[in-house]
Parts: sequence; C-alpha cells; structure tokens
Amino acid sequence: MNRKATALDVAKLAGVSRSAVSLVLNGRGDGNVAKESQDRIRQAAKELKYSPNAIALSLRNQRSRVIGILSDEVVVSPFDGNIIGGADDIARSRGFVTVVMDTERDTARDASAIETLLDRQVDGLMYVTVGLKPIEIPQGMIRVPSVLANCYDEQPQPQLHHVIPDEVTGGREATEHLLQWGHRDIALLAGSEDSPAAPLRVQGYREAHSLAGVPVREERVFMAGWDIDAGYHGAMKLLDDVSPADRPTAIMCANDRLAVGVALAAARLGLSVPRDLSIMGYDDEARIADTMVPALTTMALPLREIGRAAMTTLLDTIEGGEGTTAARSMETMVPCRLVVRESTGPAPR
Amino acid sequence: MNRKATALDVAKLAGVSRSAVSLVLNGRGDGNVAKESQDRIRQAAKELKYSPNAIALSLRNQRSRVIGILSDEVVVSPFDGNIIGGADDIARSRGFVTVVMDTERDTARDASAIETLLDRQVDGLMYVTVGLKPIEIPQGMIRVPSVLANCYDEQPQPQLHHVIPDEVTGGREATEHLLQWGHRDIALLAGSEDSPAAPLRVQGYREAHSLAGVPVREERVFMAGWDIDAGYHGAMKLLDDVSPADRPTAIMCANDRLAVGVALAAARLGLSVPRDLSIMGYDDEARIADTMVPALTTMALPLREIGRAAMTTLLDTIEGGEGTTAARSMETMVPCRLVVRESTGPAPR
DNA sequence: TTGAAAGCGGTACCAG
DNA sequence: CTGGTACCGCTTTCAA
Repeated sequence: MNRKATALDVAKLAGVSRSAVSLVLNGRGDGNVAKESQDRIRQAAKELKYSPNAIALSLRNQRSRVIGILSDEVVVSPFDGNIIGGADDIARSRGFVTVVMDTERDTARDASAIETLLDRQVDGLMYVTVGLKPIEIPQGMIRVPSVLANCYDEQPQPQLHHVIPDEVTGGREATEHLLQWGHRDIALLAGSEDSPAAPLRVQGYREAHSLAGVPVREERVFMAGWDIDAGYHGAMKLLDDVSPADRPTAIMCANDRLAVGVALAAARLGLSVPRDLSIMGYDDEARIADTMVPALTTMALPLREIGRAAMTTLLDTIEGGEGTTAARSMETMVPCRLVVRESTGPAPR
Repeated sequence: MNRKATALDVAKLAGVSRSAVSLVLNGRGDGNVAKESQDRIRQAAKELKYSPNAIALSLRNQRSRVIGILSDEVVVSPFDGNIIGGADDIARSRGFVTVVMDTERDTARDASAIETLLDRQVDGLMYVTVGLKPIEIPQGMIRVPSVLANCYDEQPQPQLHHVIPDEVTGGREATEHLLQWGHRDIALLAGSEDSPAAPLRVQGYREAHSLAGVPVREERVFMAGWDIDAGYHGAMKLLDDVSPADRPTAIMCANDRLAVGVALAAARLGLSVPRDLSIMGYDDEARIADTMVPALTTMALPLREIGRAAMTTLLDTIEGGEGTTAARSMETMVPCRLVVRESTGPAPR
C-alpha cells in the first residue's frame, strides 16, 4: 500500500518546483514554464501515475466538484434508481461526481447525512425520493445550492427548485388511450391517499372523461393500495360474479403491480386480455410491465429525465451566476410517456 | 450562504488557542486544558454550531472514515439495494460513512470511479453487484482494504475477501420443502446460464433429490430466463394440454418473477394454487413475493446480511491489525432463508 | 496549562 | 521563466 505520488514527487523527478508542476498540469504552463520543463513534468507525472489529491484540492479551492445525492429510499427500495442514473449522467458530463447517501426512509437521518455531506464540501445537494411526495426541507440544504427531484417543498413560500412528473397529464393521456379504443366504462384502481400522485392521476382520469363527454361512474374509482394483492382483490370486486354487461371493459391501474394483480384475477376468471378486458398500468416498471403476458400498456414515469433535469438546473445555478436563482421558476414538470403494448385493445362488443 | 464556523472562530470566541479547541473537542482536554477553558470552548462550539471540516481532517489524518461502495447497477436497477443498506448499517454503527457510486453496468467506468474514490482518501472499498457474479478486480482496489459483496474474483489466487449467498444449500432446502409436502415430480425453471447462481441452484435441487432417493427427470429442468414471460411460457410447456397424471405437481422457480409467470399460466389453465400445483419462488423480492395471490413461498436471499458481513470484515481489517489479513479465509457464505407462505402445499392426490 | 509552529497536498501570488 | 511562500482547516508536538 505505497502511497500515491504527490506533486512534490513529480517536481523532484522532473527537477523543477511544485509550482511549475501545478501550472503545467493545469494547462497554464505556456508563457510561464519553459517548453522543455513542461515536457519533463508531463513525462514525470505519467511515470509516477500522478493524479492530484482531491482532498487537498477541495481544501484549497473551497469546492469539491462533488454533488451529494440524498435519497429517502431509492437505493434500498425495490424501485429502480433511474432518477439517480439520469442525474449522474449529467453530473459526469459536466465534470462533477455524485455520491449517494440513502437514509432508508428515516428522516431523522436526513440532517446528519446532510451535515456529513456539507462537511465534505459538496458543491450542491439533491434530494430524491422514490415516489412523488412532499418533504420538509432539512435545514442544511439551504446553505448550499440544492434541488429536489420527485419531491417538493410544501411551504407556502418554497425555497428550492423541484422537478416532478406531470401526473395529471399522465392520468389524462392514459385514460384517453382507453377512451380511443372505445371503452366507455373504465374502472380506476387509484393507489392510496398516502401518495400525492394518486389524486393527481385521478384528476387526469376525470379530465379525460369530461373532455370526451363521458360521465364518470363514481363507484368505479377507488383507492386500492399499490400492490399485487390490492389489484387482485380490486379486480375481483369489479369482475367476479358480474354479468358481462355490468363489467367495466377496461381497468386502469395507478401502477404496474396493481395491473399484475388485475391480470391474475382476470386469468382466474377466464377473462382474456385484452379481448374481454383491457388493462392499463402506470410507471412502466422495468422487468414487470415489459415482461408481463400480455405485455402491459402503461404510462411511463420519466425518471431518467427527472434526474437529468434536476441535475441540470442544479449545476446551472452552481456554475452560472448565483444571482439569477430567484428569477427562474421553482418548478419543472416533466411529461410522462405512453407506452402501448398488448394489454389494451378495442372495447368488447 | 455564510461559511461554516472553523476551529479558529471557536477559539476566538472562547478566548483560547486553536490547539486548545482541538484537544477539548476530541476528548483529550482533561489534564491539558483548564476545566474552565474547557467549558468556555464547549459553550462556544455549541453557539457557533461548530463541526470540524471533514476535508481538512482527512488531509491531516490521511484517513477519512469514508467507505466507498462501488455498485454495478444496484442503485439503478429495479432490484432492492439491501446489501448496501446492510453495509451502511454496520458502517454507521462504527462511525464510518458510506458513499455509493453506480456505474450502471459499464465496467469501463469502474477504474475511474475507484480513482475518484481513492483520490478522496476513502479508507476502504466495497464492490457490490445485483446478482451473484464473477468480476475482474479493478486495479485500484488492491491499493486499499477492499471487499466483494455478492461477487467474487475468478482468479486462481483471489486477492480479496468476498461474501456471497449459499446458493447450493438454498436450492437444496427449497427443493426439500417441496419434497416434504410429498411432491415427487418437481419441475425446475432454472434461470439462465449467464448467471452463476442458476447452476448452483440446480445443483441444490439435484442434491435434495438424491438425498431423498427421488430420481431427477431431466426433461423437467430447463433454463428459462429470469422474467415473467419466461415463467409463463415455461409453465405452459409443462402444463398446457397435458393430462393431470403427466403434470409436475410443483414448479420450483429460480426467482420470484418466474413464479409470477407460472402463477399467471396456472390461472389461465384453471389450475388452483396450491391445490393443483405448488409454486416455489426464489429471492423473496420485496413487494412481489409477499403480495402475490396466493403469497409466494420462496427462498429469501440474505442481502442485508451479506452487506453487513462484508462491511464487518472490511472494517475489521481497516481498524484491526492489517497483518492478519492473509490469515483469514477469503470467503464467507451466508445461508438463504426459507419463507413459507401460501403458494406451496401438499401434493395432489 | 497554554500557545506557537509544522505539516497534510495543493494552488497562486510575488519576488528574483 | 522560476522557486519561495502563504494559505485552506485541522491535529500534534514542543517550548514557554
């Protein structure tokens, strides 16, 4: 475990001073250091595999080119981390690195995680959550440029820019897809109240109906939870022992797991999808929606784009003038994307 | 964005020198600093919310109390990150913090990520993968204490300790559970060759059979992939249009998604689970196995434990004597855990 | 019991 | 064009 080469080692090997090494390796050699020395320095650096100590750099420059990403449970939960992936894409392309800390849903850990990150001189902070949700901004976040991804500040006077999916439009377009297939009786398994995404998707569902002049039957929309069993039991309630005329011809689900449950129920009841029943998912969960049989038509959450957009605005405020911050809008909405597969089709009859 | 208080600020406020501040705040005040000064210092520190600059500390001490976690795709994939969660538990409890970098399956990024981490003086490195897999150790990892979680070095002379699940025993015990229910014709959907876990689970399946004196019917085990559709089509091959007498009475799957596909196929064929067919999963994927209808009996992967064990051995070598490294075994196997739910039951007839 | 000074690895300014 | 030096924030040794 021999220690890494330092600038001094390079200087000695090249027979120059540390300052010269610094200048040359930072591209400010021309006009300051003799061409010949420059070559020797570069040569020596290569030989010793020299790369500057980032710690020393941070201390000196008071900035680290590190962005701290704080996650509520993105890492540890069984949901994909494409928000972080997208954020990282952008960060790397702009010469920053990201480090992730996951608090496993324990908000008591937020403050200390942020303190840790701040103590390490991160240049910016991003808070990212698995599902859309309001959060209380941890104190430390306002001391450094910060951004929220998939979550937002509930305060009347929000302090931080946030990037979230456009759930209302998502819900509307999903419903419109079904409407276009001729469905007029579309049930909605709407997730549960604990998530702000649920009512927004319901709102979209209503908007689509009213735009199309189709009345919403209130008994067809209900909060069902988010998991397979909820979808299963919800579908059973809707379909089991009901005459074909009284059945909804399509079930729209607030996520893909619910849709899996619905498909399972339909199968047990001998209903063919999409011939007898169309099923619509939401989220486009990797390895679920695309591999179901039949593959699930769904409304894809733009996770990657959310991460990219959030990181872009963050880096813009870090690198651009800080002064403009107040001028920009505090919210970015990213559209969801309809993915048509095989679980939806024309309304029966 | 007023800068954080430094030790000097505290010293000034308390009317002492920086050194005194340092001593007191590090618990070495007694016998060196007057009781009264100590109180003033602590008071001042609290007042200014002083916490030492971790960057300066790292530079000074040549160690950072940070462990870098390099993930192939744990963060970004739709599989849960409990290995990282478990590792983080241990690290925090021992006064370390972890930072995660995910390379999104791009091994070309390994080296640079490690370089970044090393430049930031991480005290140790952990490489973690989503599924069990052999990896090529990135150069930089041997320059600092390191450990592998859920992956291993293929070299004849492995350099790094690794922690992996005991897949053979897992496969065996899963099969034994089915055997105990009286099943004698157990099909196996075995994942695919590209994962080293698949053949190990198959081996366990064979061992259980031979231990029980039940012959394995070779046409009943086949590589099927890992996703819902693979499970569906595999099950259809096994069950559709076959007389009850020729059907396997149980299907064991190499993961839970396959089991979902099998359940779907069974439902379409009018087969009741577990009355007509028992289904066994593997992995105990959160929000899949536990929420299926019926809930999936499965062999849980000890992800959390793997992370904890890996971090424990890593920190032991960092904090304990470095000399003992060579003496310890290079492999830790963590047992899987059978989770009995409702998808398995007595063999029909 | 206290404070001054050196040094961790860099960068940047300033004489020479 | 070059080398010396101060400084980033902290710990630790050493003299007073």
